[in-house]
Amino acid sequence: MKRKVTLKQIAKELDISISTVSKSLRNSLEISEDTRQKVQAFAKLYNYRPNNIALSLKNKKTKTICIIIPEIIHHFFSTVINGVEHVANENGYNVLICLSDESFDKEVINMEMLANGNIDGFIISLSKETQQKRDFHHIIEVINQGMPVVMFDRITNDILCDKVIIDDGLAAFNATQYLIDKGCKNIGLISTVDYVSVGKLRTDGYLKALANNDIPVNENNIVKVEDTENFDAAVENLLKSNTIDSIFAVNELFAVTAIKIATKLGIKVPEELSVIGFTDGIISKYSTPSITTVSQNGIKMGEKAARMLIERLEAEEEEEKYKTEVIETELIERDSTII
Amino acid sequence: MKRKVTLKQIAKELDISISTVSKSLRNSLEISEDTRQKVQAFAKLYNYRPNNIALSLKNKKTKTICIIIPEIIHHFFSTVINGVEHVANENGYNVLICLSDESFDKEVINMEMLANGNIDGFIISLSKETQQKRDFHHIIEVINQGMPVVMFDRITNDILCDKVIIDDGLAAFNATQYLIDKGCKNIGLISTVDYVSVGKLRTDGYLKALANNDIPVNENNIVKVEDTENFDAAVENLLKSNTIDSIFAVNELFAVTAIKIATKLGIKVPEELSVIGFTDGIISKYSTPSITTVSQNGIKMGEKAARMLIERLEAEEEEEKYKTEVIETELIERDSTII
DNA sequence: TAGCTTTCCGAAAACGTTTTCGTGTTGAAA
DNA sequence: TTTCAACACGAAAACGTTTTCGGAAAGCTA
Repeated sequence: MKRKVTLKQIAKELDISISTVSKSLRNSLEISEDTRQKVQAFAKLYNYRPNNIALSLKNKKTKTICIIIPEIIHHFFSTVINGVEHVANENGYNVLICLSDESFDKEVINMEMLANGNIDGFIISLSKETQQKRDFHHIIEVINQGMPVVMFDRITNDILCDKVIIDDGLAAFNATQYLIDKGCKNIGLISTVDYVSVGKLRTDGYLKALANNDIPVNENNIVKVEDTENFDAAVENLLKSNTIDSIFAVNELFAVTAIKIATKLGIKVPEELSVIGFTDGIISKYSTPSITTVSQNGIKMGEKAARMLIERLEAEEEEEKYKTEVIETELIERDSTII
Repeated sequence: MKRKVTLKQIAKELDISISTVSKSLRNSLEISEDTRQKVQAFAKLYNYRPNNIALSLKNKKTKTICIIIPEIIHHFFSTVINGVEHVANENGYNVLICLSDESFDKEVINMEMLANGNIDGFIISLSKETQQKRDFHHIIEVINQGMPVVMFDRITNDILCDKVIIDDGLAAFNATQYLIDKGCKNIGLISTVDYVSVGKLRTDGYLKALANNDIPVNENNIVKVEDTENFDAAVENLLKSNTIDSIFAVNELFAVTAIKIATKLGIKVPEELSVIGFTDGIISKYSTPSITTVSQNGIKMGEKAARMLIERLEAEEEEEKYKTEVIETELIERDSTII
């Protein structure tokens, strides 16, 4: 087993100085053709690779960015990762992926760990718990230390930084309006509790669409999911107790569950119940029936976020203005809504 | 904005030496109570955190491990990640996640990038392309440099290292036998091309079960999926041209697709067609009907892999014997098979 | 007071790079 | 022969730590 070889070892072996070795490998003109070739041949033979850690320490940058996401199970986040990786790799950056598991503590630990020199910047979507506690000290601290942060999707207005979002309200409005246009009169909503920022915004969009069409809000048509415990029961209750003709769900897990329970109850989708979800993930695509849904275009979001972060990293002077980019959404029509 | 503070700055500010600062912060007995308190107070005020990069360079270890997976869309890999993170965090290790996107090049780039000092060890499941090319030089090189590698799930026998697998052959055998026990006589198989190691093994298990029950192999009942292009057509063909009463699919995507196409063709699942998948992911759980499947217990695999890696990292003398751990599987009965 | 042990602190090396600056050698011009 | 530029290379600093070792001052014993 040949261990990693260093400049020092090469220098000793060839009986020249470390500087000469370094310069030879970087093709400096200071070094004679002769020496250069000798060093390069030797380095190649021993498969020399510069130590990234040493480089990072010296350059004070790591060419690495980190994306923190709450959950990998939401396909949307996977697509964002793909977008980030794409742009990052194009620009010579490495991408680390961290999972917060929707936990505030894990989010804090991950950030503090990596903020001390391991990476150059963060791209983050807040965990549920963080949004609930509204405790953002870890993020603010990182920003104050001069490390750029880009937030996406689940953001907060309490922090000043670059952001990439979709217009959740508008998208929900459009989805609801779509149902109304199809003739639905009694539209159910399955949403998250209000502290999840996107859940709240999507709920607002739903309400606005109803108001716009002079449809009175029926509180019994609305389910806000706190935990997964009695989730099924709540949805079953919603389907049983009301004569709703359609459902707007704020994510695909809710949508597919609604369909499953409806099917169990003998309610035909889409004939008797139209369902629209949010996020174009694999579940929506492979469910039977496949689910009409709002596509968030995670790839674009990821690409945009990465681009904003890298721009800030490579900017000469510090740009003080923070930007918020809005990515447009799209309604993908499938088989869970009547035609 | 207060930038990161270093030992040097603290030393200068308090007019003492760097060593004294360092020792004070580490509660060395060499330093007087007085000085220690003063330094610690100052450090706290300025929120001093040691620079990880410097520490890594000094200690020649990073307390970070990397898991490379081919795809995040397979829920199985997400569960493995969870297992790895669990054990790693327990032992004070950080986890980086890298995606190879089933690409040989991305796998090589990721490994070479991180192998130069960024991490202490790898946990990896091979990409499709790597398995096809049978080119493992990047992994062998890393191992030769003294960096431990643990392979899981998609492994190769061409490399000597620790491995964590399931008994793919046995699991497939059992799944097939299950169908036979239920009275199925004409069992279809949807598998990957043979170069994907687990696809081959699972196919072998299927064949062995047939042989064991004196059921002749019908080549027309077997579909080997090369790409997703004409995947649907091939499955549709399988369902149309034959009178198969059941299907064993080597992953959940294949299983759910089979169900979708069957439903489209008016074939009732499970009444007219039983389907068993592989991997207990969200698709299997949320599909309608939910899918009977072989559970691989990704969590356990991840935990085991992490434990093996960390053990090797922290071993005093180099253990020369490599181990291969086999994780037991389990058949989860759901609604896609007849009772 | 001489010699010894504590107590407390600083200098310096080490990790692996890159880069600036200095220096010795060579060859040519005068 | 002297002078000077060009060439080829090395020493050292810097990045931020930790740790070993040495040393000064103070307190103690005899």
